[in-house]
Amino acid sequence: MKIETLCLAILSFGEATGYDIRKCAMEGPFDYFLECSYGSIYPDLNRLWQQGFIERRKEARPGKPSRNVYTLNQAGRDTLIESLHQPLKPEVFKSEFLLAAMMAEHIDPDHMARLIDTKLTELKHRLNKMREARATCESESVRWVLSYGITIHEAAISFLQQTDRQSQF
Amino acid sequence: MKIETLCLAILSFGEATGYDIRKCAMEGPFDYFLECSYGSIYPDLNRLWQQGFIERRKEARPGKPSRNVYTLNQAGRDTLIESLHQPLKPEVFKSEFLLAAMMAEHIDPDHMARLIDTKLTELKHRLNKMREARATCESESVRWVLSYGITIHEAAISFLQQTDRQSQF
DNA sequence: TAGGCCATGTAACCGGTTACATGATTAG
DNA sequence: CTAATCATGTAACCGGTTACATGGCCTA
Repeated sequence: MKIETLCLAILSFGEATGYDIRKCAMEGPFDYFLECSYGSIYPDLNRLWQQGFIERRKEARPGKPSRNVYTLNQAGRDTLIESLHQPLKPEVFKSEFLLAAMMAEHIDPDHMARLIDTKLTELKHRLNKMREARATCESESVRWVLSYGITIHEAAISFLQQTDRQSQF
Repeated sequence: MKIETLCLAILSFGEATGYDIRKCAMEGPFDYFLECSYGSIYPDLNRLWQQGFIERRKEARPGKPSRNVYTLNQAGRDTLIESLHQPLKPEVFKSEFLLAAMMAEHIDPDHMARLIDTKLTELKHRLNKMREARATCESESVRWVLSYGITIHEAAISFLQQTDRQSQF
């Protein structure tokens, strides 16, 4: 996924700074299917601004670091929509956890149990975040995406818990 | 995930060529959480061989292209197990599909319906592959991983089908 | 007063993909 | 006769991360 598209998408929900975008993508309820870092966001925002897809407003806030607030304009909105209509890149899912699990016979059972516990904690944490977000979310499509994530996470959690109870590893 | 580890992991199930490894990772029932390409596999296998983690046997097969068959040795087995005991990299999941879905209000409903259909086909296809693989699989831990994948895919499929029926988009 | 949060940005680096080069066999 | 499969390998490229530089405010 292009970071540019990601920025445009997040900006389509309202103005934001580079810092906001990173936070939204990496710490918000969508962090499980979005990825980015400052090193790509800031240069991309600059490029998008120079090319006229987003507006920039400099906010000097006495006592706090000043910030660049970006807003999507019509050109950006059009590009975003166009890029969403183009063939989507296949989803990417890479899991060292599952790779390790495939080798479970070769590794220490205690370690495997710990891996599963860690994964469970992670999944539950994210599940809670998504449930909270859904409860207060206005947009129907965003709620749908959250429901999708919740469904997947619930399925994964109950599967792992079953394994845990049967201490299959 | 390091391609090196991936190669060692696949070799732990038996000898293989670079070609085999790529096929297993990219077209087998595990393709949904593994990623690699020739451009990384061949150089990595060479490195692993030079460093003494795997054995190489040249097989000249008259009429067919000759091939390098690699086998895991003890050093490789040890490294693999060690790397599985090290803290795992967080799972990576990137989805343009979900990003598009988040924007569903801005895009043409027909298009969204098509995206969901495509995703459904893809998921069902993979689900079948995993079910078949599980039916004939010997290793318990591999069966567990397949069951995990099957569970997730079933959850995703039934969620998407529900959306389809209600034609929510 | 130490650490965390807000906030922006750059340069070096790197892992991995893409595309290309090569070539025989087999299936449709 | 064409396309797909088997099979190996390299070089160029690229998107993105990591690490660094900077600095003030607020909280524990």
